Amino acid sequence: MNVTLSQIADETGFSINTVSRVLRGDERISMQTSTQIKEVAARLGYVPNYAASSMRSHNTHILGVISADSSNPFFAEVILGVEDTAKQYGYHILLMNTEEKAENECAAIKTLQGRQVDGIISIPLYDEDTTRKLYMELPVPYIFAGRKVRGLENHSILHRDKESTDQIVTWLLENGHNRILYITGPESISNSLDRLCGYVNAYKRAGKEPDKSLIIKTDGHIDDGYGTVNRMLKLQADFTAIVCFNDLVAMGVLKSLYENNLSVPETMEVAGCDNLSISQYMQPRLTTVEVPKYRLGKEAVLELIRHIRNSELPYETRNLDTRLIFRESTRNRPVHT
Amino acid sequence: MNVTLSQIADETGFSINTVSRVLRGDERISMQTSTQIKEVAARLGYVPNYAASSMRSHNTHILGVISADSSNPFFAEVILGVEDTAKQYGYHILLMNTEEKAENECAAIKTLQGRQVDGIISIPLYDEDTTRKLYMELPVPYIFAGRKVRGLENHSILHRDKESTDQIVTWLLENGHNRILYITGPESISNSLDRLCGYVNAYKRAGKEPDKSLIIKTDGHIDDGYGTVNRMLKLQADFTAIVCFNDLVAMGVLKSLYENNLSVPETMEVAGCDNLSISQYMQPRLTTVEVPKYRLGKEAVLELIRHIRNSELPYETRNLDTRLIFRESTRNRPVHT
DNA sequence: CTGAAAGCGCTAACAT
DNA sequence: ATGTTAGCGCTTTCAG
Repeated sequence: MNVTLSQIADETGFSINTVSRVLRGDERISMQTSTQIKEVAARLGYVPNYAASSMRSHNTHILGVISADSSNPFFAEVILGVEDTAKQYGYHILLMNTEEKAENECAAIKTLQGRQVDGIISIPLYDEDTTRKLYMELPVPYIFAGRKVRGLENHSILHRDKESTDQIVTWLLENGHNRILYITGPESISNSLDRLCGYVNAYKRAGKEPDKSLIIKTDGHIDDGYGTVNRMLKLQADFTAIVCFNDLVAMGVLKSLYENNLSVPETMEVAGCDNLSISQYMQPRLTTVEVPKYRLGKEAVLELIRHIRNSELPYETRNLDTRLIFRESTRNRPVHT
Repeated sequence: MNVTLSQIADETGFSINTVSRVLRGDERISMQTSTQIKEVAARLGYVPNYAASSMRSHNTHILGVISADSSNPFFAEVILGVEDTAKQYGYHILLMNTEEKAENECAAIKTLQGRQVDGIISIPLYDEDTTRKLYMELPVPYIFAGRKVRGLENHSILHRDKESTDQIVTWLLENGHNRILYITGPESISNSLDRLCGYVNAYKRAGKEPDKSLIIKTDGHIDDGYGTVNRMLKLQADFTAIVCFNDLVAMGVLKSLYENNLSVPETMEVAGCDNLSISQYMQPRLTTVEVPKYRLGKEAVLELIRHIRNSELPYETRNLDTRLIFRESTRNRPVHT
């Protein structure tokens, strides 16, 4: 069995309470007592029992994390930001993966609630009645990292999905492209909706109408990029540039173009989104949107802790800044004045 | 506040105890009582308080997971296997990242112990006195997934690192290569040691001596592959094939070779290890070693649960099978007879 | 099949 | 600066 406070109390002659105070770092304790107790605790190899502590104090110092898609390195980096920051503030991480399935997300929310987590950081689906209801009834604070839930937008920290896709498409339109293929992500998540919206907006602002046959709906995985381009080329579809939902899709796209002897960027320009670390090693290096992944995780935790400490604090949608990174998969780059 | 057993007891007229039994699925309860209690529990939205339960029952149904390097998608897939399997058996996952630092691993072990986890799955460093001591004194079962700790080898589930690197190097030697560059991983982990050993063994069995100047020690990241090949080419080092510690390194290697106008596999053959999902999208598609990542996570959990249920069970090193996958980054492939 | 009582290890609240 | 008391929500043990 593990060493308990009462054993240390016995050993030192002080009361359990005093021992507890010392080990929690309470100030009003004499130096002598404090050092003695700490010494004995260390000698016996005391490790605090969080379960007992949390039962009494009503906080577990555990943050629940609901992640979406483990096959995308994007989320690994977000979670690293979450974990580092949480640790810094004395919180630990209970992790659940949903693989973008509503039922998994429901189960995760309930489980985390049962575990009495102090707060939840989630990468949620956009418009599911079941999960929305669970979030709304959650007795603890929650933050959505990088995504929105319909009706609960103020709980989100986002990264200007619409604007960045709009920018890259606008850039391509300005560079003479008229027929830009857009490969979407899953319709179930807000990023897909927002980014697609950016694509459409860019066309409209340029006074043009996007061709719906150039908008291809996919799940946003690497093989979707590969398969989509293969198919479109076989159909002899007419397009001169490809904007991808994310970098993974772009990687599949580049592969297909290479195999079909279409040179990038000379005959086809390609852009992704996310700026994964592998993207600068693709051939050619990928032009993409830098999304602050680690920082997103970090800010989500900071915001969450703020709400844990002050339950009155109103929720407010926030946006992190992104920026376009021009590499070799596009021809020109903007002149910075 | 959350709904408690006592509220359900009040509502139904039964004792707390009976309610507890029903909700835990105890058999010896009348159908009628059972259904009634379950109904009320559902109506009130009861969620069990794991902290309270675990305090009394001395098990938390939490598994601690100590992961190593979040920048490598390899681990994401292992952890997915862990999480899925754990969930299936009613366990949840407390995740900690070490980023391959001994002090982080120490802190993680202690923290998980404090959280009273029922067992630990770790991706550890190989030879650290501090962590080894902590593992040895752990009051709960633990399994090392895909790696060894010196002196605690029997706690590991491995994947024949030595043999698979030996195989690929042997294959290259048989195909006329004499000077094969080997780019290692970090010396602090057992995989690097074992795989390097496989490289040396292959040479010896072929009656040759490996040239030490062709063994380059790195941290096993993508930029190490890129930087190493750039450097070796600048030094005009003499080699005709490259075997990489892992697929990430190989990706960097391919990039450097491309930029230096060395065609793969015609003038330089390249092999990786891990078979990440992105590896078949590299240019050219990467020849590599399939390591059963998801399965590794799964088996680690199964083995761990076996030890949780039976603390007498002896530990025994296990090995999962791997196999070579020949793709486009090597010229020939073995004839299967 | 069901209930009463005790207690897991800790902390909050009050006392001195 | 330290001690006493009570109790968090649940499960275990013993009783019936």
